[in-house]
Amino acid sequence: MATKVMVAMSGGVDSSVAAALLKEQGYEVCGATLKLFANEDIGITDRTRICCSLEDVEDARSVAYKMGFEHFVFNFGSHFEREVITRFARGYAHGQTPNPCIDCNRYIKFSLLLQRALLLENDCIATGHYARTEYDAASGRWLLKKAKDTSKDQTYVLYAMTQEELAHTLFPLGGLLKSEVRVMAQEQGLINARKPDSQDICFVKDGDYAGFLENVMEVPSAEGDFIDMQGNVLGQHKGIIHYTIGQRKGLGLSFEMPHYVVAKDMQTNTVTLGGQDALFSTSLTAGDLNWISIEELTEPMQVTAKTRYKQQETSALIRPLENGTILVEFDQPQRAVTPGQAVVFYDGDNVVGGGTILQG
RNA sequence: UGGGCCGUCGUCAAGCGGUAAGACACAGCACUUUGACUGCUGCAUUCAUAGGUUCAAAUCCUAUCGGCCCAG
Repeated sequence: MATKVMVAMSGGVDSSVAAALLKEQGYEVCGATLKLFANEDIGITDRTRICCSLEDVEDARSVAYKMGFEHFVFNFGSHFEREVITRFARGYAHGQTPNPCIDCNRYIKFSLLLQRALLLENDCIATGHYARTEYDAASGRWLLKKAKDTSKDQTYVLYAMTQEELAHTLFPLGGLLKSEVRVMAQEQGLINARKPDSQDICFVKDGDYAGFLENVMEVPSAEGDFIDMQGNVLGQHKGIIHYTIGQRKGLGLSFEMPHYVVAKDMQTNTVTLGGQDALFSTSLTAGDLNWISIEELTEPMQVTAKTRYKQQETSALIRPLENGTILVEFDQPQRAVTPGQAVVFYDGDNVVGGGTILQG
């Protein structure tokens, strides 16, 4: 009997091609599009087109219809609000810089959607992510591996996947190049073949996340002082949530050299500014860890690591600390290590694991 | 009130008679399934104001306004 797979279809090219590929390969495919929020809930009253819009749902449905398989729309709005949007707001309220995409993958796609899929008697789910999975008989563990198209590799946002989730997930695009996917979409005559890649935070309009936090989520954010490394006041900031470590644009202050956000202090409501060289650090601590290629980190391990999505990995030594946190020591100083963001570890193409940065 | 200095883009700042450098800020675009970084492009027909000298002035002269310093 054919394996039943539910494909998470965003309405974009990638997931559409993923579905088409699985169908071709003989899987019994159905599609699912997630309704994650209503426009009114995120402060949009006009017909602005963003992620999860009606058009996206219809794109997905039309692709499914064309390929001849079932298509579901799941309303995960309340979960999305609780697990992703609220987390996002809380993170900023605490001076961190969260990554909502990772939370969405972790708490929605690979948990809630997977559960729903299994409930509907599917064997697994599939997404259009560029990544690969592989069962390693030697260790008895499921591995998450980088995509063939390294320029599109998305393992960074998938590091939180559990063994159970990996065992029930297919990434049909892992062995393809983005350019090949576009061509396949054209050949299949998919309506979204030329649709631009998604970007920016899906639930925030026009990239104005600070406005979203203040106006929709009502995160308090008072004006305060910009200070230099010595504590001298340099000017006024618009509220700490407007800034993240390493940020240069939007400070509105002019100096001989460009200045960057070096630190944020919620207690004093100050934002510390400094030159480029003040941003580098050689170590960080991380918590909320998830391990993939290993069961647990019990002793120091040499890995490569990256602290943001589009970044070249550098070698680092990770070692366990007390209470479930770890210390990451880089060979080369890293720029703008930011609390709240994820640090992901690799061993060649394998994702070793990752966690949330606690301190830079 | 005498004496001296200075007023060039939002900020800092070149220019010193030949037809407005640069940096920072800012904006747009590119990059990007987070926030950032980065890259590219744009950004003073005008040099405090008003006259004058000159073929030609931000650059010289005069006056006015504004700021600074020393002397009182």
